[in-house]
Amino acid sequence: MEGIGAKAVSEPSVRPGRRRSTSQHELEAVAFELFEREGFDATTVDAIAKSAGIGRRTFFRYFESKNDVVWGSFTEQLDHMRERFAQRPADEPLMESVRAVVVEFNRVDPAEVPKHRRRMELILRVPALQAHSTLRYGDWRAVVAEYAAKRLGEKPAALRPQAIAYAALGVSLAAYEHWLAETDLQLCDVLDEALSELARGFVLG
Amino acid sequence: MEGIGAKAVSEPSVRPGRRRSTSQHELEAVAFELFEREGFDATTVDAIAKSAGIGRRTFFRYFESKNDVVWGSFTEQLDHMRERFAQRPADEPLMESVRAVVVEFNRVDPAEVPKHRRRMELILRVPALQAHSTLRYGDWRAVVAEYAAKRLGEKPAALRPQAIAYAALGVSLAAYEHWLAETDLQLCDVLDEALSELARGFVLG
DNA sequence: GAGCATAATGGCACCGGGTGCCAAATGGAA
DNA sequence: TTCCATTTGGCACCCGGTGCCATTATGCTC
Repeated sequence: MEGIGAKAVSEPSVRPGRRRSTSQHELEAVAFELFEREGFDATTVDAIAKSAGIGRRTFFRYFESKNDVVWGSFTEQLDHMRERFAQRPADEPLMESVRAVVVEFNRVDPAEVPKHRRRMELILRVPALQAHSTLRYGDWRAVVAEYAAKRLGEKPAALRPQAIAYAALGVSLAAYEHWLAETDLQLCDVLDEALSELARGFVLG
Repeated sequence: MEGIGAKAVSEPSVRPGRRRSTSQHELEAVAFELFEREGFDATTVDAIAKSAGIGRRTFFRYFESKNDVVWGSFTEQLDHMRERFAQRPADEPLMESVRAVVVEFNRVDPAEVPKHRRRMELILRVPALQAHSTLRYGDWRAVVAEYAAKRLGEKPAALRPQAIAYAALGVSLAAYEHWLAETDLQLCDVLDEALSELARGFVLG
């Protein structure tokens, strides 16, 4: 087992060597179960490992940290976001493209909404995960900044692309928090509203 | 020693009981020295405590965590920000008030700039501190959201105040990163530019 | 089927941040 | 001097995370 992320696409399905005894997916299920029952902080890695029938040491071969368990396939999904950006028409206003892509990026299968909600409750409300999230969001911002830079003819590291990426992330988080706080709201609607506000500089109605 | 933050203003200067053997300020100085020489991660709390001539256990009575050492008087400064907001004319456009206050909030005595720079380099570049910063920024956002809510006639927890606070924080961080990456830039200028961009929705320019 | 190369496992020892507990040290006041 | 309030710091402990390595499982070759 080399890296920890998703396995490369070109891995032969049959190889010599011992089979992996579990999967990120399975561990995630087991862990969420425990998080639900005991809370994130009160759930030790030992407990997750035991509950999944693996050694604690092995757990850390599937996830870099306990924090990372809740992120599912986030990193891989960022590729989808890049693709969506690539498909936006070049004559569309930049912030409009950002709005559209971010909203679509966060659209989840209705059946998955409850799970998504639990996941995001953890990420946005457990301090340890809240803190850790900053590191994950860095990749998200990089995708947005890269696109913004291309559209503006600037480098991704320049002020405006970075500011746009940071701001888009910020209002998205505000939208998520609002969605979590209320019941009966459509996440995409809230995101759309928040990103629209951003695009108009928070003025007018 | 009750809380860990700044002592309440009304503490009598002479009280019974053993004197405190050091101060947040002194520990900060000692710690920064070590962070500079060895790096943040390589500096253990043990080392800081030893270097300051106190016990490791005592360190945690002055700071909640090793991460908190780098934040100086951030929390107390938030009160100043609140005051600045209170002084803005009510007929000033909201985002203009935010821009003005945030820029002024981040104005530092020229003599303190190098120190501020080192501090922010740590916060923005060391992953552990980057992650932890989210929790500290939460208080910052609350101040902005509170003011925005008042101006908009909404609750602080509502979507728009939160989105504005998150977005203002975001573009400020972008400005900080840009300031750190370049030499010979005035922080306030960069912040002003970033927040102006935000106010106009990142169009024109 | 034996042996070999390959890969994952999981135990162990260790590190470092953080906490609860408590006896000892300090210093003002009666 | 005694008493009380307060801080100190050592100790044991918990937990996340890592380096190391012998063990185990598997496919392939002879």
